[in-house]
Amino acid sequence: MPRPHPAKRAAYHHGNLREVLVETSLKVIEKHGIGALTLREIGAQAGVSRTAAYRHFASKEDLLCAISEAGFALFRTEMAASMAAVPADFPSRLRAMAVAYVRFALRHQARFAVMFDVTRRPPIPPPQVECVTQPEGDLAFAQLEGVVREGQKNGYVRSGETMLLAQRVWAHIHGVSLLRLAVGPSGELEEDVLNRMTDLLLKGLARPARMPKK
Amino acid sequence: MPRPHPAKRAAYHHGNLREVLVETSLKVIEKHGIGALTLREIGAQAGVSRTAAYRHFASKEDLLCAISEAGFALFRTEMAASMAAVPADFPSRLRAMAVAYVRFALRHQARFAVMFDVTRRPPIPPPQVECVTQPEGDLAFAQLEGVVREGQKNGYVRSGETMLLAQRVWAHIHGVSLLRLAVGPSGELEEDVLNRMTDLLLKGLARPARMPKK
DNA sequence: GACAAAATGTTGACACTGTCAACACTAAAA
DNA sequence: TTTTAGTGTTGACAGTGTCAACATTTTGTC
Repeated sequence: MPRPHPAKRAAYHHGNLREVLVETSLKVIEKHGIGALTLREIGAQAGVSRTAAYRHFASKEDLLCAISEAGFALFRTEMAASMAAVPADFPSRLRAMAVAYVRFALRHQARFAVMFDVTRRPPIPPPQVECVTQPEGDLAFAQLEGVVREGQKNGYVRSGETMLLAQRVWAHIHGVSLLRLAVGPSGELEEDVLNRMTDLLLKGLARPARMPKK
Repeated sequence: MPRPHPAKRAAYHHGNLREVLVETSLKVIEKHGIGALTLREIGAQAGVSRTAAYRHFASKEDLLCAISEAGFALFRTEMAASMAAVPADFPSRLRAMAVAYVRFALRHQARFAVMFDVTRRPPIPPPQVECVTQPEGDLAFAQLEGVVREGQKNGYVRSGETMLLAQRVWAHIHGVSLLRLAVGPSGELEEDVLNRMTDLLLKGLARPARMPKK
């Protein structure tokens, strides 16, 4: 394990090229889009040669997977922080999560684009995604599922079908995010619009209006 | 305007290369994904040389835009047909639209991927999308907005904020579609899951429970 | 019908890409 | 110190989108 002296910075050996390459890639994507992401450009921006990335990633695809993985980690972190900064009742948490989700999509467009890039996915029926992203994506979904489960425990969400309801919530938030990115107005997030949409979602999650239907 | 005899098929002049190129592209995308789409491959599959596409499209990007445009047209057609084959009440139509939407995403993965490909979009704040896709995308959204407006007229949807509610509906359906594609199980559409999710959506769109709040 | 003009398809060439093999340098292990 | 594995560089190659120049066909006009 070559762990150089933390303070020492040789000219030849970079020290932490791997992370630098990821961040550099994100900057390039932010400025010119995923399509313009080039190993040569990444190397140039990082002050390193064009094939240096191959000592840390098996391929360009592998680099993108690493970006995606790190993105999902940050994604979870930001949503968790957003929920922690808010009262513990379900509506507050759900709203916080929705805001954090869409805000993530808008602020970290580069990460978000890589994370949900359909282009890099194999077509037709994917036997299973083999990208390292998968477990991180599952964790993110599990987090969301936990919020829904808590909402059920506290009576804000009708009980049963937790999985279905969680998918419902994710679909809502994710759809809003993508629409903002794809066809929505540019600029900052209009929080009140988002809040009103989330209120609608909340209403849809509530327990049915006391109608046993037995 | 060179319009060759409909029946005659010369060897040199193809006749309707433009449409053939679009369909060929879709086949290639279906088989190998967008990333593998190559002008040379398209030409080969269409039995034509590698640069023939440049007589019909300004660039590869332009070809993709044409695919997207045609995709949105088919998209509208299928949703309209699906709604026409169902009773005219709002819940039925909404459900039909949701099913048609997701089914389109699953059946025409290639088209869908091109239509909502984030990769080809300029990053950060897009001043405005200049792709020809835009008007077609607007039409599709207008169609959806019409359904919501009708739901309002018939009392199934709370009045006011039509735009917001329509975005809400689109976000839901689109989110479901993308999740199916990105992380969902492969295979056919489990219609009852989708229906239950749509019922939740319906409930959220209903008028508030008589609470003037004046 | 003859013929010019426009449309359509082809080939050659170029800069650029991802990737690999061979080499150079540096740090850790012996 | 010497070895060895890790890390970065250069050269090369096939494959890409695109343009310019050329070839062939169709269309429109006298």
